Amino acid sequence: MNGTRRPPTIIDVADAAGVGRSTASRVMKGQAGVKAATREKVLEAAERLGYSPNPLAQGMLSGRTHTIGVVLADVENPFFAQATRAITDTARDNGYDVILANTDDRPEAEQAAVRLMLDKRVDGIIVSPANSLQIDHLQRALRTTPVVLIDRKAPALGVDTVVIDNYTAAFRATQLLTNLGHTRIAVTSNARRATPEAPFISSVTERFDGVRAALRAAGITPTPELFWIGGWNSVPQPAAIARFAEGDRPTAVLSTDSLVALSTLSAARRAGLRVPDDLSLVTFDNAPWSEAFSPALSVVSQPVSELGATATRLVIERAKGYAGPPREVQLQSELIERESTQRREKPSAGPICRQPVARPKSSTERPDR
Amino acid sequence: MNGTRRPPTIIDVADAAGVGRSTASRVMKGQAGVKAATREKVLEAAERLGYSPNPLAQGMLSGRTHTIGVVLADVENPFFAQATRAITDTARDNGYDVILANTDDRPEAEQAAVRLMLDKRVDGIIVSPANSLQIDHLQRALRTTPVVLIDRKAPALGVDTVVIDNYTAAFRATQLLTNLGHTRIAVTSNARRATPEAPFISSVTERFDGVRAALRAAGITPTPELFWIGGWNSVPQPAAIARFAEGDRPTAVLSTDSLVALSTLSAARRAGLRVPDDLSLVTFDNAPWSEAFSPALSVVSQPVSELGATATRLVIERAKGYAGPPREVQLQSELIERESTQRREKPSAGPICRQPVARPKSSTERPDR
DNA sequence: GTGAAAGCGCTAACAG
DNA sequence: CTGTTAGCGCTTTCAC
Repeated sequence: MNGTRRPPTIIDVADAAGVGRSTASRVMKGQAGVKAATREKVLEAAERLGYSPNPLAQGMLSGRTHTIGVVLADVENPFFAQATRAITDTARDNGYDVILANTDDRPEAEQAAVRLMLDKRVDGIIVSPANSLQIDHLQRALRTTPVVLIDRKAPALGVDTVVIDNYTAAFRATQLLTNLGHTRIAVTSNARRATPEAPFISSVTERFDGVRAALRAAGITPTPELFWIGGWNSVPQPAAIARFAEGDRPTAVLSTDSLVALSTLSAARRAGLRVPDDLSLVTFDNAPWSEAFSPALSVVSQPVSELGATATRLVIERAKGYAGPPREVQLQSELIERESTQRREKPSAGPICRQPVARPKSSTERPDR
Repeated sequence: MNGTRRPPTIIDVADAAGVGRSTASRVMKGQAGVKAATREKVLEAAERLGYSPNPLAQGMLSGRTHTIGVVLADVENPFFAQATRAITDTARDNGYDVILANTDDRPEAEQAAVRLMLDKRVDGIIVSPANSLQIDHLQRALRTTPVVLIDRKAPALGVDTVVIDNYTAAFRATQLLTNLGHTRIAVTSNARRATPEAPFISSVTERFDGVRAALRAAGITPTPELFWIGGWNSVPQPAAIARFAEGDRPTAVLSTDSLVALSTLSAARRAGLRVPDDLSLVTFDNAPWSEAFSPALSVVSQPVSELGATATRLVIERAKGYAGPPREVQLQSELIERESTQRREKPSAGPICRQPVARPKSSTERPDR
């Protein structure tokens, strides 16, 4: 009811216990050098008054807030949702709170979020940088607060980083496809493109590289037009979808995250293709529905919770003063083969689309940057 | 590099500009009553020094932190993930930060989280209470901070609440099933049970009530054993799964959230049942995969983002001092009929399970409380 | 062992 | 219009 009732301060406690403020403070902080009897009195008074220290005041003195800032692309994406879960839990277990921000991989949003968190004097920041090269804001942040990267690297930054080996994971996933006889293999992603060869997001770039390497290892020449890139959460684009219907259409797809896989699946269905008979699919991220899906999805399963927990542990260590050299933790991913990947049946698969879709002008295929 | 470089204070700015601290403060707060020339000087100095106010100090004075606490069951659940997304975005748009905590619907975790947030002097709390009756901690929180409920009610608390009409939504979803000729209709949920009739979570209780009402409206007597309740994220339990194989097995299921639906689907498949031919399914929450699934899932779609955005707006209004009577905002849900619900084919469906599963002792069916 | 006093960065009186 | 002062709640010297 009464929104103005001021919570008790340490002075209230000291007065109630009949001791000085500093003694009360010492007791509350559990420091030695206080007579047992005095300690009792103070504890009792604190209990009775329902005292709990004001972290703002504490923070002002110490400069430490026991809060860590978390700046991720999108909590709605199951990958980041699970990471967020692990981060908040781990932080809480260590006495830290978490401030959250989404960026949708927009650099300006990321910069703004980081700035706000610095203002709030967070003790550390965990971030999945949207761009491995645009890192001025992180460089600046680093002057006052430890920064830990998750899922993506930024070598020039020289900070703790927690990732999986995206290159190798993509290589193996692609190999799964080539081993099944596929030669026309497409990649779907919603990462924006930095160059024709590489997206802004480092993990995706590495995955692309891994795919190309595996393709070459199988004697296949990677062709740029098979790397389909969409806008945020809107993949694949019309042009890409249309390609499903073409004569030289891919017989297999690798998607860079579970949401993109969903879009790809829808597009495939719309084009009249069945998975895995007409199109094999393997995707990054073992989303909760991957297994329940029919067909059950073959995936690259990342240890997402460990990723989040590790990042949190690292940033807290730094917050507590650890000053060793930057650490890169690389966790193991696992390729899980389920039902969505199948041996390529027909050597010369023609268009089987019920209603052929006209190929759009190439002008609609802007690189989306 | 240098983790100790103290950020500039307003005193630094005042000195640099050659004015008093309060003048500098006035300028920074954009208050009127400062000569334009002076203002310029201060602004220039602040810019040059890279000054930004210390919210901790501000907070200590004003008692306001521009932070709202968000206490939800589980960000990994797509429903809460999307709500979290909407909450953080809306908060940020209004100049507020968000502190996040997960409870897994454990009352102790909820209490601890609320306490921590009060300590941190959040300006408001958004919570999805695990138990509509155990609300002492919220009652207490209310004395110092506005509280807004999302997804679940707690009438005794008398606070702003943002929900959908769960009763009606469940009624209609069930009606969809009865209209298709189903008479054996089960409910799967992972909410823990308070009484045989009602779970602890208010929204789930209302959904159960809605199901019962719809059943009765169709001339069907609701039987308690068709309301299957699991432990957290582990639904349905073995006993429930086994029932899929029985002679009097249900021909339709309603699930109370998208993750439970997934478990149910898996269990059905394991029992050798096809959806929708052998079993119809309708579930709460239009998860991203609902539509891509085969069969595409019939769902009760909640306006999740609006739920989150509205809760955030309400709590911020309260934080700013609005003191009107408690408001209950009820948003519209939508029943989307897709492919997972079908007319009941065989009037007397016997067990079609490939390998019959023995019905477990009833002792294993403990109410899980 | 314990208390008094200073000060973290900021803002709200209150003078000038 | 602008500067000085006091004090938010807490901890940390530094005396006693």
